Amino acid sequence: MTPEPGSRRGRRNDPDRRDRIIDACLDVIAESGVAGASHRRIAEAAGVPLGSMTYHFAGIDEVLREAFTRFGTEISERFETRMAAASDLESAREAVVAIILSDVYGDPRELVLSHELYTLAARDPAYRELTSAWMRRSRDALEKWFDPETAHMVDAIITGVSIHRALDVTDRDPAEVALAVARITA
Amino acid sequence: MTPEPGSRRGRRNDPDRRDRIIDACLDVIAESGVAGASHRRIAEAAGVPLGSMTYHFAGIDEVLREAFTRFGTEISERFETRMAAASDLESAREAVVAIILSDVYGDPRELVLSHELYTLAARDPAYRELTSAWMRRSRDALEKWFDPETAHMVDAIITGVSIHRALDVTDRDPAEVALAVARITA
Amino acid sequence: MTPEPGSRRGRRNDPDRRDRIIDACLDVIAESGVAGASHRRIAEAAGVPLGSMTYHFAGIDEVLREAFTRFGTEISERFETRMAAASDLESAREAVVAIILSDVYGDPRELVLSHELYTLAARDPAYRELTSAWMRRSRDALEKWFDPETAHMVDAIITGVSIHRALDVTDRDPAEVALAVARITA
Amino acid sequence: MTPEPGSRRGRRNDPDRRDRIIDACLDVIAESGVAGASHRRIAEAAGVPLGSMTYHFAGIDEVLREAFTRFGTEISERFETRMAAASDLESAREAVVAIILSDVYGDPRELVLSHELYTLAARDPAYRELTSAWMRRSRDALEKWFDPETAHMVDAIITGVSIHRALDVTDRDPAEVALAVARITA
DNA sequence: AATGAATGAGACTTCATTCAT
DNA sequence: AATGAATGAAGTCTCATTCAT
Repeated sequence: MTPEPGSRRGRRNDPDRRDRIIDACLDVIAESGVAGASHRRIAEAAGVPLGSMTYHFAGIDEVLREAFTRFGTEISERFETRMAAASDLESAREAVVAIILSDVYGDPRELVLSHELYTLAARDPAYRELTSAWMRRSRDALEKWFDPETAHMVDAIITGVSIHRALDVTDRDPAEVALAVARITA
Repeated sequence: MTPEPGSRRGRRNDPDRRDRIIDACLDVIAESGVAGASHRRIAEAAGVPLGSMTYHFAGIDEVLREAFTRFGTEISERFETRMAAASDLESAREAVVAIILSDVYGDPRELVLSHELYTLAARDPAYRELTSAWMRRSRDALEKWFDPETAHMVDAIITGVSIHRALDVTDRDPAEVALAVARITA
Repeated sequence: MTPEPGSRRGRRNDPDRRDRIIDACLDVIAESGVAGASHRRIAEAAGVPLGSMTYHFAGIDEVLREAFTRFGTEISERFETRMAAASDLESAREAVVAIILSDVYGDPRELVLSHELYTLAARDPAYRELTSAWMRRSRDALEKWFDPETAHMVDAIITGVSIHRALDVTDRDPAEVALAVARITA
Repeated sequence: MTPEPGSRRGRRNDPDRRDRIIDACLDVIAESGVAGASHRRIAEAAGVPLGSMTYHFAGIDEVLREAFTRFGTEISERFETRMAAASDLESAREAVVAIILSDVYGDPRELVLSHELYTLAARDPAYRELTSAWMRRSRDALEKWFDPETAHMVDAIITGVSIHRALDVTDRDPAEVALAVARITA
């Protein structure tokens, strides 16, 4: 049923708009960085009028915060799916390797967005809540297969190896990743 | 008679000015991020007039690039000093732990600057040259004590553990760091 | 109640603002040249805030282009009016003389603006479109009284004589203009 | 003889420098317009240090004035050469046609520089001295073959036809030029 | 409810000129 | 005599946000 115009429910005529703005914000950040994520650019990417931005969000900070919240959630969900699909300790180790080689390293968008978030978190405690929650979910997923202490370390090695593979122009042997995971989970 | 620095007459010859601007740039980035590192703010932090910025540097990008080049060099030197001071395998492991606990984690400035650089490198190949060189020097220093493959992994665990300790609000047991280093170098 | 123009409340709706900026731009060019036609100066001449300039126009080039488009149109219209008012060949010749003596030569603003446009057109094909259209309209108006080849020549003599009278400090006999027109239309 | 260093004549160690700056200035204007003719750009084009500019010239205006003085002289000399080479009335007419078709129309550099000068002259009486002198010399050269009044008109038709050919994208029949010259000298 | 017009702040950069050397 | 370091003014443009409609 189409809500009658003028009724209280009439406001819902574009319920996805807020969502689209958040997605567009992530696209813009992936493309041009947090520094390039302006109202104008996000509005254009989302296909909404400029005035929509400050109507739906209190300010640019709110848009950013929600965008990174969504990003963290998406990453965590994929992480959990991968770990949940493991059937034994060995396949859990392989899942970890796959996360490093396929997810972070394989996807420039995720690489860039992760680092933009890390940078915000390094300065701003509010964003540290986001990274903390993200890490918490990763560890929980890992603890299905590893003891808590090891889960911590596995999560750290995922981050460290991913960054080194991404930000070092030297070619690295993929087999090394498996070895690192084997050692840290020994 | 040497004119007092800062006096009107002293202004004309200031051979360290370029250096001071680069240092000031790092201070501003540490304080306000790359996004906040404007000509105006850097000039003010360095105590030089705005026009000096574009006299000494072709553009803001050149300032940033030189600042991060200096930052990478400084970090690498401290890293090398720490590793060179080790006397045997065990003290080398302890040096690695100290790097994680004292250097990156212990110094908010370094934490923030590292992430700002990572973020630039994630997007821009030119900055990847910097991170590559930085990683190359770290590995070289580690290879005095560890085989090349292990050196790679140690470098990765340094990065990963540092980030996790910095960006996770949950308290972590410092002993865990030593354990992670022990495992990865087993 | 209509808010008084210029009042704080009146500012919000000012549908003529774009037009006023274009007119102000022509004034500034006439006064200070294309080189002096800056956002600041045009904004001040139009009585609008600086930020208005880039809100209404994509850049200073767009302001210039629209200003000269308007100028060309205005000149052409006056030209056409003069030629349309002629009643026979002789009065057409007199109209041409009047254009030279009264319009271009008689009006410093038009003289300056014409040359600024010529200079842009000499370098930039986009502005050549403007001068071409302007010449096309002049020729069309002349062809009501002269054959096409002669119309071409009349238009050229208008330009040439006007420039010579304007840029030569030597006094010239106005009768010479009539003679030149007579010869070229012989 | 090499002047002794320190002697009054020692200043002459680069006597062409001033000349080279003036030539470079014309090159820069031809390339980027009067608006683009800055100290820096001219110095670079001339291969002299920036400080040379204000050492040899009181200011940018002096550079411009001297550059256009030289330009006017060069153009006049070529004009005079062409007219002096004519042997009778008919070949004088042909020389005029050649000036239009080959010199102004055929050389984008001259076209651009002429218009830059006209534009300055339209606004500034000081530059009108230059254009006046230029026109005086042209007329003098023409008066070898034409009566003073006709010389005036010929000079005007040269200017007018040249501009129309240069600033109109429509193709024009070269024969028209000869016809215009024939009529105006009838 | 929703939006586009509007604006002041501030971004990077170029410039002519001054001045100590 | 000659020059490169230096600077304040001003250039174009982008931005987050406000507000009348």
